[in-house]
Amino acid sequence: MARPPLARERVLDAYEAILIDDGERAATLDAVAKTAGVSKGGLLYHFASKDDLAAGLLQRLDDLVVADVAAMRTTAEGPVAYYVRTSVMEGNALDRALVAASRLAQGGNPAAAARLREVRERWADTLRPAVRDEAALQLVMLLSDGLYFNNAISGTISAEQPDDPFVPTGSALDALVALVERAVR
Amino acid sequence: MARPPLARERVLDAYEAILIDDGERAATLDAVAKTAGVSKGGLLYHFASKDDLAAGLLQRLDDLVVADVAAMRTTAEGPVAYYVRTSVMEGNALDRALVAASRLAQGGNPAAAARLREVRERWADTLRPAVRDEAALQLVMLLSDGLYFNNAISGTISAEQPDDPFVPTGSALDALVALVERAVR
DNA sequence: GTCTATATAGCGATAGAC
DNA sequence: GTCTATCGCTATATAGAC
Repeated sequence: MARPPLARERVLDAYEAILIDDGERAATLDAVAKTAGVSKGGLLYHFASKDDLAAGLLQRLDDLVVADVAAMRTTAEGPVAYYVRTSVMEGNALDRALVAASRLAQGGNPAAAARLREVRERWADTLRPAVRDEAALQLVMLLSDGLYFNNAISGTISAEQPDDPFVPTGSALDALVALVERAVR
Repeated sequence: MARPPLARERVLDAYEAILIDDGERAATLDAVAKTAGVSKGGLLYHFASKDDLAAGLLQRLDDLVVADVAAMRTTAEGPVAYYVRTSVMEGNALDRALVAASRLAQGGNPAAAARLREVRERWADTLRPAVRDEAALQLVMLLSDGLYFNNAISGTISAEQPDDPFVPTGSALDALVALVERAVR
C-alpha cells in the first residue's frame, strides 16, 4: 500500500505515453497493455475498467499539482516567472500528466475536463497575490494555457520540435517572461 | 459545383457539432449521419471515408481563416485588439471550425494538427507588423490560444458558461485587451 | 442521390487456468 | 498477480436495391 505495485505504474506510464504521442483514439487497452509489457488481463487486474485507468491518471496529475503549487509558493524568482517558465513543456512528470489529461478532456471525458478546471483554479489562487488585478491574472494564466496547448499540438506531429517558433526557449523565453512580468506587476 | 449540395453542408455541420459538444470519440459516422438527418450510406456518398470527412472540415476551416485574415487587416481597432477580442468564442462559423479541428488534432489526427499550425502562422504573419517584437507577438498569440483552449475545455462540461472566471467577457475583456495592447505596442 | 443490409475488424470486458 | 480465450458490441466500410 505504501509502495504501489510496479506494474501499475508502468501501465500508467504507457497510457500517458500513448495519449501524448498518438492521441486519445490510439490509447486502447490492447495498446496500453502491449506498451506496458503486460497482457490485457494483467492490466485489468490493476485497473478494473478504462474509466478506472483514466481516474488513475487524474489522481497522478493531482498529486503532481500539489507538489508544483508548493514549489511555486517558495521559489525565489516569484510565482509568475516560475509559472510561465515551467509552462514550456520539458517532458517532466507534471507536463506529461497535464497533456495526457488534456487529450482525455478533448476526447470527451468529462472527469478529465472537470479536473483540469480544478487544477487551473488552484494555480490561479496561488498566482493572484502576485499580480496587479484580475486582467493581469488572466493574461498570465491564458498565456500558460497557450503554451501547453501548442506543445500538445506540436506533439502530434512526428519528430519535430527544433525550429518551432511558437514554443520559445532560451533567450526568447527570458524575453517573454520579462515582458509578462512588466505587464502584470 | 458552384453551390455544393445542401446535404453535404448539413453533414459537415453535424460533424462539427458533435466534435464540439461530445468530443472526438463520439463523432462516429452513425452519430453524424443521425444528427444530419441522413443515413450512413447517404453520408458516405458525399464523404468517401472518415478521413475524407475530416478533410472536408479542414477545408472549411481554411476558407473561413482566409476571410478572417482579410477582416483582421482592415478593421479599425487594429489587428491585435481584433485578434484578442475574436478569440473569445462566440459560436460563429470560424470558432466552431477551429475548436472542432482542435478536437481532431488532440484525438490524434495528424492532418488536423498540421493544418492548425499553418493557420497559426498565417495569423502570426498578419499580426507581426502591429507588434513591437517577437516576444510581444508570442504573448498575443499564446494568449489567444489560451482563450480557445479554455473555451474548448469548458464546452466539454455540460450546460455551464455563465460564471466562468477564465473566459472574460464585457468589461473584463475590455480590460484584458487594453492590458495586452499596452504590453505589445 | 439516398437507402438497407451486411461484411469485417477492433474495442472493452469477463471467465477461468495457472 | 498475470495469463489466454472468448463474448458481445460498435465501428468503418462495402454492395446493391430503389
